[in-house]
Amino acid sequence: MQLSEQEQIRRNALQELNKLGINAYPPEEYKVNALAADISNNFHSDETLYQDVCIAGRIMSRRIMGAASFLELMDSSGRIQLYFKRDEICQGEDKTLYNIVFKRLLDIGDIIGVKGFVFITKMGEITVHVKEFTILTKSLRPLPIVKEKDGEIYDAFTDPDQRYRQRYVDLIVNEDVKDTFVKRARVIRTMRDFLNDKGYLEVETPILQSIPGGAAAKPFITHHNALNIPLYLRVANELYLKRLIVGGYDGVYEFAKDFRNEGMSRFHNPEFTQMEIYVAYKDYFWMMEMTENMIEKIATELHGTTKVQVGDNIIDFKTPFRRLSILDAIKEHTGFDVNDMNVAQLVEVCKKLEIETDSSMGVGKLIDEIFGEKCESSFIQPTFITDYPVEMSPLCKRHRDNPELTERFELMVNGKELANAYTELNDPIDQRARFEEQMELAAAGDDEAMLIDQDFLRAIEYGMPPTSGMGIGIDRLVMIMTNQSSIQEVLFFPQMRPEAVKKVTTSDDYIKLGISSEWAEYLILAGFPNIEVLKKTKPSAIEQKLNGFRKKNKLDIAPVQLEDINNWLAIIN
RNA sequence: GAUUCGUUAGCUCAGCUGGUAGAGCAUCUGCCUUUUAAGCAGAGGGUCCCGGGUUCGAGCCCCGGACGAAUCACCA
Repeated sequence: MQLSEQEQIRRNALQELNKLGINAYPPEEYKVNALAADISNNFHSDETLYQDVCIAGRIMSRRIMGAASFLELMDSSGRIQLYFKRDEICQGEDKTLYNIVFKRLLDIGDIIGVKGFVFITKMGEITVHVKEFTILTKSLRPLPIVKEKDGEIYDAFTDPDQRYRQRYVDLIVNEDVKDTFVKRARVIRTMRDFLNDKGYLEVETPILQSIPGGAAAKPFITHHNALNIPLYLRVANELYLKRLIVGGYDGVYEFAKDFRNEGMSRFHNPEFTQMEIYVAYKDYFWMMEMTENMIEKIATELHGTTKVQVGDNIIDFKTPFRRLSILDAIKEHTGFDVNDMNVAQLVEVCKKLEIETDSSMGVGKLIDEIFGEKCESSFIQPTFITDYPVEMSPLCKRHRDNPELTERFELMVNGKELANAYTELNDPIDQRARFEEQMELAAAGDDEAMLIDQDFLRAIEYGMPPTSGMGIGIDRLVMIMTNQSSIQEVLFFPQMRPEAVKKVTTSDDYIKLGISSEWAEYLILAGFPNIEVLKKTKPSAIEQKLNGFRKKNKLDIAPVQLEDINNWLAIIN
């Protein structure tokens, strides 16, 4: 492994610590009695507090001024300044602990624990005056150095590739990132509390499914060896939650990781989280109310207000949200009344609106296409779009006033779908017929049409009470609530292409070829970056170049002989 | 999948029409006992993403590839 200069210096420091009898990775518990943020928050009001404090964290910056030093320590709650004074760290004559251990063997990034008392410096900063410190972990890689003054960030660590691949570094160095994920947890906790307060049961259902149902999407496929069958990672959990409603629970919900084998974008990650809920004896009107109440509560909980800044927009989650049927939405945004139109008429409308169509599209797909192309993005404020055509919604009950439509809503926020809900289809005869229509669509070339799940049909043939169900995209909700424009910012570890493994020739590779270890380490530096170059060069030229390098760098090794080089090349060839 | 942009020191980034690779921070060596993007003086650190090509000469030009970003396509 080729180490950078700074990495090598840190490894050397680790060895020095060991020589001094200091374990840089001690096993014992380190008892902490305060957090940085608590000290910063409370000390001003009562300066008698924290006079015997013990905290631990990572060194984020150091300012050494001879026999005194300031450094910044970061723990899970935030940062606080530490003050080290040589003659207090080292009470006796031996100043090793300060001069050597602290000043030379500690680095930015190391994790230490300190004991001391809190005071306020001349510059007015709350600071821990350290009387004793303990090395808890030596860091062997230099962190990116980010500085800040008057709210301005210098040398920010911003490269998305590195930030996502090395999220741990991102979290250390960019404090806003930590906050986003704390907010994500609060969104989920608020939602869970809201649902538990209503008495609904949190459940878990299979992620590995033999029939991927509940949504129109391409699944990931895997294989179970013992059963010798294909299994799919779920694209949704809808059909399992409904089975539980059949089983007699009044309300069930699940925070579910779902998996879709489709394109990636700043709105799509192959694995993502949805919360799905099903409640018996309710319809989609009831569900709209529940959904808007829940989201209003989340916004208030997180921001103290229903108004949330998202990009250039302020989105107001004050209930009630606007409600609009999809046909009215199309009328409003395109001027076309597509109610009762057949396929030919809809294709005509699409042509006028410059929307591409193909022959596999039915009435429902065409209407969805028009809405998606011309309307969806304009719904910035929360809006329930309702009453979608029946053929796009095979699991949804027909509309009570119009059998061509369904009792379905999607919640649009900031021009994107956030939630999707139905009055669930519980008529087993109709459900079977709808699955069969899906099969026809599949035969016509729709590769996302749903498969028939016979066991699900069996379940609802026993009788599923009238039920309303809703699914809400947690990642997109968190994006909105934390004002992030990319899903990668709200997932700790977004999917990335595997990191390219750099094929680098190292001195070890040369040693393996029988080249003496003392020369192997200099070959790369002397202008032979890989074996191919070595092969192409004449033996005498190699000899001259290496011995020239030896002389120039005053190396304390014997000059290389032409005979040695011929031996190397013999092994290579 | 398409188009555009990017990839140079540990980090953030310069690098003109092709002529021996630069800055700030970080690192190292000194000095400095309340500093705070600490300061002052000095030093070291590079397979310019990879592979070909053109050229006397390529970080820069040409071709191919890897990875990332944005936009589009796909995507309930």
